[in-house]
Amino acid sequence: MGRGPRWCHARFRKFGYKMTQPREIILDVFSRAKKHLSAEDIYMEVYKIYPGIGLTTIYRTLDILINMGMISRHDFGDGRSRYELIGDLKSEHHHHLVCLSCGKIIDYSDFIDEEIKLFDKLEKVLSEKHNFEIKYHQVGFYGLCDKCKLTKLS
Amino acid sequence: MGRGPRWCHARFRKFGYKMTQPREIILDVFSRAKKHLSAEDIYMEVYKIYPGIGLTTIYRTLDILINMGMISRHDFGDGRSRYELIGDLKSEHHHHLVCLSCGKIIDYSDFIDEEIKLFDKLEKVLSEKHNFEIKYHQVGFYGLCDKCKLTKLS
DNA sequence: TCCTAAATGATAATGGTTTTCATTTTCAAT
DNA sequence: ATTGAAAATGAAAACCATTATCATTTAGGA
Ligand SMILES: [Mn+2]
Ligand SMILES: [Mn+2]
Ligand SMILES: [Zn+2]
Ligand SMILES: [Zn+2]
Repeated sequence: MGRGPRWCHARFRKFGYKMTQPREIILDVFSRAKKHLSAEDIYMEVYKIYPGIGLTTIYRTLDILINMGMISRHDFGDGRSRYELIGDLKSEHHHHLVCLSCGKIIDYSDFIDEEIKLFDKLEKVLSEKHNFEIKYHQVGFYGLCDKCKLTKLS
Repeated sequence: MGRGPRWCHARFRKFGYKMTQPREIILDVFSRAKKHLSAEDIYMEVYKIYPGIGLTTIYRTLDILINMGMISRHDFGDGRSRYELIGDLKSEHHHHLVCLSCGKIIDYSDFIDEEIKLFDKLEKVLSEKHNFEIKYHQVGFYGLCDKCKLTKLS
């Protein structure tokens, strides 16, 4: 994270986009975020220091950031997409634990060696077998978190 | 698949639901489907032999079937949910290859032994480490299918 | 056959996301 | 610094998958 506005400006230009204040602030919100953000989460954060912001701009910027490979979009089944920085920008690649009851999401990236090796191998085997060019993968384990497990004992 | 109406009737009753004609037809559509179906896909199929059907009933039945553990819901990022029969009803557990360009979806269940073993181990390790009760997992590899790979050479 | 709870479907409402379009901003060329 | 064309913005309306309402029908045990 924290490459600063100078670096971002260059990156946007490289993709043919202009660097604007809304875009810079949105990236800043991402970089200081501790969790997965919805479009509205981002809107509300940006609004605090840039009340002129429009929700439309949030969505358009999210599209751009996805195309530039700077954020990833996830759907955890609650009807709204969530976004987070990827790669060396902030968090490293990780998988998810999703609570079906309260929606809590746990990231884990402390993969066991086998997990890393297997996914490398899988991407290779699958792309050859199905003549598929794999860009990325997503893994989610769904169930009940610690708190919701207790609640179920009613 | 193909347990027939008699078996389904019992299964619905066991969960406290009534067996109705719409529900029987919806299950039949699922059992002969060759791919992942959206709510509207199902609606259109059912409509052919039961024109009185309402889209609302499709959605309500999908909820019930999910609760009964007979179908699974997936989100492949195109804005609508897809559903498919689960388990011994038709298809076995499998993972997905999703084309980011045309939306084509490939199921694969010919897991290599290592993959099966790893996921067993992962579910055990993760559920202990995070005190999480894991119900199921989903794995998706995203990229370009064979045809879309060629199209990209423009 | 009867009765009541459950199920249905037409319709309206919801809510996240996208489109439209008139106005503003960026930034490379001057 | 000024200028101007292209890109970006935001208010508002449109979109569209899904859900809620509610009057009517149906399933299935008594
Ligand atoms: Mn995450
Ligand atoms: Mn599948
Ligand atoms: Zn929970
Ligand atoms: Zn494709």
